[in-house]
Amino acid sequence: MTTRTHLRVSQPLDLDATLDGGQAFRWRRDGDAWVGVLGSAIVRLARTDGGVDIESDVPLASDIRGAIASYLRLDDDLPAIQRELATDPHIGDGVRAFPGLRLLRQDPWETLAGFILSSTSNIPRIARTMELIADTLGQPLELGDTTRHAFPAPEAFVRAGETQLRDLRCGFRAPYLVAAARAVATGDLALEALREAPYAEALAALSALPGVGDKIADCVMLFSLDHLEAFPVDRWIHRALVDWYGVESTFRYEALRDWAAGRFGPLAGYANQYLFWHIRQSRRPMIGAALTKPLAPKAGS
DNA sequence: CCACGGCCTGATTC
DNA sequence: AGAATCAGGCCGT
Repeated sequence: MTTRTHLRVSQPLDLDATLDGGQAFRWRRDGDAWVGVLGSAIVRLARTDGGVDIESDVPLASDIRGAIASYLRLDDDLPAIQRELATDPHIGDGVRAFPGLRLLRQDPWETLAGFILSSTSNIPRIARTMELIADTLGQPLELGDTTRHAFPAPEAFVRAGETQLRDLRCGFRAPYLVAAARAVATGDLALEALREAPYAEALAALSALPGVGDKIADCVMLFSLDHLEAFPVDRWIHRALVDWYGVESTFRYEALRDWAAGRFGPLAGYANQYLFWHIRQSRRPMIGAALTKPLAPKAGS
């Protein structure tokens, strides 16, 4: 089955920057469109003048439009956010370079798993590993002649266990994924509840997991749990803060978090994303399009 | 509390 | 070519 529909969008929206910017790892370019998986729906999105054309394998009655509007955070008034943040010159540069760059509201479990995998890695490799995991453990989905797989539930990670996840190229992150999956599956970690929880509480709950520190917790909170005040500091952001703002390079994570909160306020997460894109673009011609060569499991197990 | 080495692995650099 | 080095961190000492 193929559903075709259209979502009207009056907000600024740059699908390339938003879907291929390192927030999400499973979008693939297909001609002018992007193909990805939301829950158990495979979706193909193409920008039009008035909005987004949508193709999906699920019925319209499943409110696929609503799901995509939520995913793209079209409920955020981006022009107002940009006006507020762009009083800062470097954020202003980022906003002018990528006026349609939005934050996403992703599935918390997939986001947590993705950023556990991000540790000492890079975007193309994270994307390939996520895909290999989904292809191996997730439910198959079809849209036209495209086959993708749903991102597997925590229970599937628990069943797979550390050994199989190592075979799936997760490396030293494999036991971290199993522990996180177990915490979610048993209910010890109620991810959805962290949406409403105060930032500090959500941070404590996430960073209690092995393999999840301040940076990964901030990514999960920002990209999936509506905590727009989260300001993940990775190497790139650190570079921007030191080079452009004169922040002492010896500042520790906690000090950088406080600095960002003071400088950018409750929308620091949006500022973070514009800074991230801006500094990466200024240091490199292009962010690598996710997925070059497909990855295979280890032989012999 | 801080500094430092080690960790899987694939790509890039030397 | 084969060996170091580096990549969107985190953990233990």
